[in-house]
Amino acid sequence: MSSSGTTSRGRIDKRQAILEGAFTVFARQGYAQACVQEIANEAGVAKPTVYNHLTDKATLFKHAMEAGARTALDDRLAALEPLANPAEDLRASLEDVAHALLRLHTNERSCALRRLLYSEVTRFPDILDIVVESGPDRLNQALADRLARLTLAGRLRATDPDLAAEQLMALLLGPLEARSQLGTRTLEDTELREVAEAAVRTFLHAWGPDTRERS
Amino acid sequence: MSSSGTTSRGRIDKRQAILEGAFTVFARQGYAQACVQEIANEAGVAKPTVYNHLTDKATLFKHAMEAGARTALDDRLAALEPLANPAEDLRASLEDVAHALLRLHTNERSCALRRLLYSEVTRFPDILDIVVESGPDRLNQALADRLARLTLAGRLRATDPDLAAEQLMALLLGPLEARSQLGTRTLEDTELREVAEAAVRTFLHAWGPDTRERS
DNA sequence: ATTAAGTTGAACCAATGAGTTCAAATGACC
DNA sequence: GGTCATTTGAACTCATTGGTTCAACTTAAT
Repeated sequence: MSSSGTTSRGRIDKRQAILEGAFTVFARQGYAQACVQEIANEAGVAKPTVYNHLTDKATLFKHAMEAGARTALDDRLAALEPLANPAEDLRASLEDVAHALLRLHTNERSCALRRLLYSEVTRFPDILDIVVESGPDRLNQALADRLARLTLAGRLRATDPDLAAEQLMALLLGPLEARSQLGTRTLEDTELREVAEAAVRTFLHAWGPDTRERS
Repeated sequence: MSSSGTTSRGRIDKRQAILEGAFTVFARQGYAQACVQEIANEAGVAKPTVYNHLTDKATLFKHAMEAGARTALDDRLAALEPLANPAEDLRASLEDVAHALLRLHTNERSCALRRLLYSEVTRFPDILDIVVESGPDRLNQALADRLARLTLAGRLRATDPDLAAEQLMALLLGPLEARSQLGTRTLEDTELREVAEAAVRTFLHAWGPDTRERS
């Protein structure tokens, strides 16, 4: 690995650059309108090199989407981390995590990824397994785990953590679609905060501990 | 207009057929992959006729989208109607309306429309005004109106009907995205019922009248 | 019957873009 | 310095497709 490690160093770098550039161009133009030459330019590489690493425009697309989705998922999972040991103020912790999720969900790359996913899901059914199943599903599951812990600790009365996670995510992300005009308008940070607060408020109304919550 | 009325009868029919066929083909292939010849075939019409009625592929697309979106919105608004004078059992009424909305939201044409919208919104920013603003926005507003009435009648304690409507819609539609695999899997009617019930339950927890609701 | 509007099919043009070929250049490793 | 894998740029092939043209045809109104 030592010798071939340095030898393939250039290779692996080129491949990374190609996938990176491919995602950028696909995000900007859509699958059909994106041309391979432009991807090569974006990656600072010659056209035959692209075909050397990735046989097809189609497989190029799939790998670029897979890479983009993986990093997006990693970011989201990391944002969930603070819920492992929440502060004394549960509401504040939830709001912070919610806000972080909204920030991630509304950034440029996430919106582009979602757009590409929606538009090409019928022509590339296999990216669905990689991206969706390993995307929202895994995120939901991770969130459900956290909520289950919180329930055991007596800080929530969620009877079904999976359902609770699903609905919390819905309350967070649902309002974004309309407000951000399907991701074309960038939302102010204060507006994200607003949505996060409202979602957590409603969530705690329904799933929170059995106190006399006032509106 | 009486004479030209019958004369243009054929014209208007052709135009309708073209828009209809265009939506079908765009839904199946996406904007870029759809070719005008195929649209003409689908509409049972010659290619120059298409260009005779609609100058461009682009304007053809816009008009097809607009028509598709308009009927989709009309259906949804009609489904909201029963909330005007709800039965004695508010929960049941909400669940029925919710279920109807979910059915409309998951049918073939709606999914295709959403897909096309997401994929082409960057290349056709003007369809956004027609479709989005006159889509979810108007639906939200209509729902908020109903909820406001219910609040005045003392059957809800929604302080902000707009927010309540937004969150109810989020609770309804959010879970669909993951469950239907972005609209590629068709959902059983019982699963839709399940989602509707869960959404209404949580909604009433948070916004319902001030009773001792049990889980 | 005549006219006029609209439709049809087929052929045509021009542009675009995927994928390939190849000789020259690069650069790491011995 | 020599060797080998990889990269590069440019030219090339070939299929697709948007949009046009045109002469023949339908159809309804006068």
